[in-house]
Amino acid sequence: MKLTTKGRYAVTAMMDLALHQGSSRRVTLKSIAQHQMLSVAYLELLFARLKAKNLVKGVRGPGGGYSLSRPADEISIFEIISAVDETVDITQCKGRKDCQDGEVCLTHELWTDLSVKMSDFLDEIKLADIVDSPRVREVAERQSNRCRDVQQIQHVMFN
Amino acid sequence: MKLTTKGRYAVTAMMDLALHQGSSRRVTLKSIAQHQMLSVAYLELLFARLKAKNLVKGVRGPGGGYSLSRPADEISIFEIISAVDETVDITQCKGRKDCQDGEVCLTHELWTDLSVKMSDFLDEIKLADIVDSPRVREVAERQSNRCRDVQQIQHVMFN
DNA sequence: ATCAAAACCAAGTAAATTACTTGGTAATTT
DNA sequence: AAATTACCAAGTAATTTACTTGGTTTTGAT
Repeated sequence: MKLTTKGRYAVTAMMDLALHQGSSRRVTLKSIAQHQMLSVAYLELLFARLKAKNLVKGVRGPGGGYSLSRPADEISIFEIISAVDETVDITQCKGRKDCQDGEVCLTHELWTDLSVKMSDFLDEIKLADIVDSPRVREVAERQSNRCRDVQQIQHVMFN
Repeated sequence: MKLTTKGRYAVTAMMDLALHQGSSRRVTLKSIAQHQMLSVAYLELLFARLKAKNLVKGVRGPGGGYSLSRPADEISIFEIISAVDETVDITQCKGRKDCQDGEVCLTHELWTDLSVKMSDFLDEIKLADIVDSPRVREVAERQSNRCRDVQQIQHVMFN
């Protein structure tokens, strides 16, 4: 269990998809990149992993973009994070499960216990749990309006 | 809330202290370094932060070392992790709490909600909770014997 | 048919963080 | 006095993060 900005980007991007899920419109990496202040290419790498773990599906061409490949209440935060942050190294005593004369070392076990607790915790929190609160829906409404406005302005200014 | 190998090193090192707390013996960075396969100097940096947050106290000179500055049931995992991993950046809209026309951006809020949940979870897990299980005590017993053996062997071999 | 918008792909680079190294000083026990 | 330990600073190598460039494929719209 590891948790860095990479995992955060993935989770917030997935939130973006979940929020736009109802309107049957796909979400482009471009829009996420603008929203999150990231480059499209970097998001592409993250979404390649999300896709490999079957969390999103992409559609090419104009009007294309990404959407969740499963309902938001069936996707856990843990799945998202572990898709991109890939549960690394665990401990020093890597491949061989035994260190110090055939016994699993103590700190290894203790950390693993804790790590499992954290994973279980985040595996019980689904994307829908975070996105479905009424307050959030309200904000989302306002945001998406504002977002459209911003995009129109940008379109006028830069195209 | 961030969680990397740095946090893991800190937590496992604190477990080491907690396990040796009863025997009134201090734990040297050297022994932790050997146990965790890390350099002493790197541990020094971590312990400087743990000390700054008043989680450990150090005693100099021969027979010196580190010990917990509070009982293990009053030190949470969250405290340890945030002492060394220092809760970074949060989101793109850093200092100014408002982005997109005076409104807090949605993904920012959602991630913060989740982050708080994780922090609360790890703040309720105390060092003692992990170290005090009977199984662990048993393993610790064996380990500390084995550890002593290893140290004796190393002493004979290298000194 | 052509064009533009999007996903998809590969390979390299800059920046940041992680982990280490070196070379010390200060306190404390034996 | 000597050895052992914490404590400190500054630099470096390795890894990871985030980006850049330059493509290709697919697909909807004109």
